[in-house]
Amino acid sequence: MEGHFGFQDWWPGETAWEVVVGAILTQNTAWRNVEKAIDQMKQHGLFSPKEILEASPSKLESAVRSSGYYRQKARRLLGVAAHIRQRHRGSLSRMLHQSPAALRRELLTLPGIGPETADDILLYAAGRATFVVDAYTVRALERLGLAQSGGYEGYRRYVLSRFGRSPRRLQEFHALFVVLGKQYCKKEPRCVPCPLLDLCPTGRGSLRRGPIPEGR
DNA sequence: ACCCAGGTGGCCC
DNA sequence: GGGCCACATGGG
Repeated sequence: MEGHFGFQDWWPGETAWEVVVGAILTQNTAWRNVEKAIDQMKQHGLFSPKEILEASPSKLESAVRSSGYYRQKARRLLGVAAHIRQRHRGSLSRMLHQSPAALRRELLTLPGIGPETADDILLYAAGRATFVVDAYTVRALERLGLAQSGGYEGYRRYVLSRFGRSPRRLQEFHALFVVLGKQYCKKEPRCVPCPLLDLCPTGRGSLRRGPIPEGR
């Protein structure tokens, strides 16, 4: 993928906190709408955990409105900020410095943080070895015939067991799946043939949707 | 007027 | 384990 799409050197936020905020706001939402929301938060002084905790909920809601599900997402951000204050004396880095397993478990107890958001934070905010399985990853692995549904954990293990555990590489790998997905692996019916198929180890499959053909 | 976007939680079988 | 629904805005 890197040979085809180039080195992405992609990062979903300027700071660890921005990664956390972005990870929550981008849930089932286009990134451009998330950027607007983050800009609004900053412009209105409603960005840092402290600012979020002190803001009125309705102000925060209007700031994140453009990212969709804005009432839920405002509540989720507030919940994370409150958690950091109570459990980590207000320090995000204290939270992130735990062991990866402990951090992942902890993140998953927070309302609105599921496996993908947790891994996003683990990989890009804490720099820990994990893989972010997003909708593009699932579509690509399935349509290429490389992996078949084992649930989120199944796909995550599939990648981790074959790709190694260098955080830097795993960050890049996820970025490449996003680029691949946006270009070649959208939902029906606007999928186009992908030159990457030539690199597929199974030598079959298609990024188009549908059953995987036998042979080639 | 549709369909889709880097999900999550609740509820059901 | 899987299927279905609500949650909501902005772009094509």
